[in-house]
Amino acid sequence: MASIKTIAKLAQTSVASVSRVLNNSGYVSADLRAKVQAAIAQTNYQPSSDARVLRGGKSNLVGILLPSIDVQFFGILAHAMEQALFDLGYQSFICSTAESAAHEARYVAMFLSRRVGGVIAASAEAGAAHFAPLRAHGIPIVAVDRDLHGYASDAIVIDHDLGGRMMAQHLIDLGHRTIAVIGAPQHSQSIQRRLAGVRAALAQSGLQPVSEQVGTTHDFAQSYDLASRALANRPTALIGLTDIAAIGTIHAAHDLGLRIPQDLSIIGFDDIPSAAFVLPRLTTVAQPIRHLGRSAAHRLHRLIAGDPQTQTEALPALTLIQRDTTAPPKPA
Amino acid sequence: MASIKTIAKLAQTSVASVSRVLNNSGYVSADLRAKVQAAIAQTNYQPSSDARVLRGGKSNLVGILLPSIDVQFFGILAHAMEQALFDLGYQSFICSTAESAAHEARYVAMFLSRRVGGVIAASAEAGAAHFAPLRAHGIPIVAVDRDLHGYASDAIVIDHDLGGRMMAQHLIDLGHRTIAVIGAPQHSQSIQRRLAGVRAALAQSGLQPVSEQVGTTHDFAQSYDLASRALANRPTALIGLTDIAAIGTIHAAHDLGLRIPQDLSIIGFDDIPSAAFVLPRLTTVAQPIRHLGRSAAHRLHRLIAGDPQTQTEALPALTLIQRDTTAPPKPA
DNA sequence: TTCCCCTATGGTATCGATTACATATTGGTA
DNA sequence: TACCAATATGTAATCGATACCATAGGGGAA
Repeated sequence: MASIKTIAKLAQTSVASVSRVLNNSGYVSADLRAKVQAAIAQTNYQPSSDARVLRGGKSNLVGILLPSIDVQFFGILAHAMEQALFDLGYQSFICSTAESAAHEARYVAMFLSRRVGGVIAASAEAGAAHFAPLRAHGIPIVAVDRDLHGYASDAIVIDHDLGGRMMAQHLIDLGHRTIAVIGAPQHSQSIQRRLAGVRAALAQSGLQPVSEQVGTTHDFAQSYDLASRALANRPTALIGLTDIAAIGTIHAAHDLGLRIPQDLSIIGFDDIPSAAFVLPRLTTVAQPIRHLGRSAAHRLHRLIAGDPQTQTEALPALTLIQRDTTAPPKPA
Repeated sequence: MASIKTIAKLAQTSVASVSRVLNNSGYVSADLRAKVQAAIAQTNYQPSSDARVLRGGKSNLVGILLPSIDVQFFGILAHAMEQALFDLGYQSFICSTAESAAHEARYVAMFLSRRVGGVIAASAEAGAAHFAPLRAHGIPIVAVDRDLHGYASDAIVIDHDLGGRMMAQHLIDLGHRTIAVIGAPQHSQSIQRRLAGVRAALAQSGLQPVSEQVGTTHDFAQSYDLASRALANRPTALIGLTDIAAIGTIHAAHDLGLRIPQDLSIIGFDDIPSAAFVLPRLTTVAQPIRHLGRSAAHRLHRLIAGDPQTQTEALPALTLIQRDTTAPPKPA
């Protein structure tokens, strides 16, 4: 691969002058500049980031840790972050930890050796010890969709507790009293908090879930199973802690011959694209996924730039989106 | 950040010895090795990849170009590729081109300056000129889900034409004769080929689509619109060139009061997770998405390693998955 | 005893880019 | 005419890690 020397030779000048052309610094005559640019164009030369970083430049690299991007929520989140970061001049390592601590540790080691400027962690892993080395090196960490218990410089998190409350309250307001909850994955902080919110809102009305099924794997199939179990308790309404869980429930209910929403109301959380495109259309609490991603990117950028202004701009509010899966319970 | 010199000083030795410990090369006494390792542990030291690459090592970086990972299909594909590559010792830049040529060119320049060892391109962009510089530098390129017209060293592509045929044939076999087709995005090679396959199969039975709606944006909402238009022609069956298109169609049909599959049969393509979890469950032609990703990763690895063995192992066959959205047309 | 090889360790050039510094050529002004 | 500032270009140190080469002690073979 061509180096700055190659270009210098081609343009019959020194590496210093080539560097000046590359960076638009110092004095370069129009003549020389033209020759250098010609050489660059001719060889498709691109200066090595490695050399630049080594010399003391910023790496413009950031690490993004999340459980896996084949899940809609994280796919959208990752996409939003990557785009925002790219526009800010960064390149991202999007890493799927598969919720394995060993995996996560390997990625962190990689971040260190690649000298990333910062890290965004949206992983669902509960433990955060792997982040200690990053912290020790003063590498800023922004947590998204979860806290990091002291390791993160900042956290972009919606109020999951409130989210849980909103779901429960909507059902309560419709008149439901026999309510079940399902969701996954168990170890996800967000899930736990939403669940806590659900319980709190129910308790406030003197209720508690007639069934609570929290699974380890977060996909349609497991959600279907969880829902089947929960429906055995004959709730009039079911809360899915994620849209995936809620959609799994739609199927379980359908297979049991229950009509939605006449026999069973269902509410989800997230508002992933599929939520509006299942039948019946899913009522859900929408969280601003892309906004979350962009916020995290900008926050990290500010931290990397050393901007002291740490004030958190507010995230858009959670909103209840009423579609076709919730209704008052049918009179007994 | 600590460097090899820091470690050498801490362990009271030379950088050469530290390097020997790091790489398990040459001679190092047990004593010294222990001291060095202690210093490394103490500082959380990780050798700089930049320096290693600069010195002449491999970068172990690969670029992955795709339209966007917030689309299920590409999210899953990207996930499979990233995991496989990570296991092979590579780190991936997953880049969403948003199907913009300018974007793509910027990413390619970045790949060059980062000295990636190879590139996997799954972008839907039709033009491939941006890849010329990569090619010029001898950087291997593997195309996934599309050809790259001479720029790629290899292409991992299923037989989209066959896929199109399978969809059409299934409907023909059921007795349908009035068949519409919708899909997006228009400029995607895969879409074009599937469409060609559909037309070919129909033609073989003396038929042609009663409506053909190909849109630019690939999401549920636009698919809904395309379907609404296509259904105006009163087909008894509709082919969605992707599952997204098919699912959009389910909704459009539903809103028109059509029963599925009694009044309208629908078939999709891809078998994304949502396909099995819509109501009614979508009949579709499944392509081995994750397998595609893993294959591409391994192929690229072999190319980077300079393995001459270029034989392509076969991909799993496309399979028709019959669920609940297709049935014989009702007698007229 | 001498020589050589194995073990152990350190010094230093090198990769590609940036940049401080040195050098050289102008032109304008006192 | 002498001098300084602005312009233009080159030389070399530097970043972190690797690897080649040099140095040196110790043990076995001749």
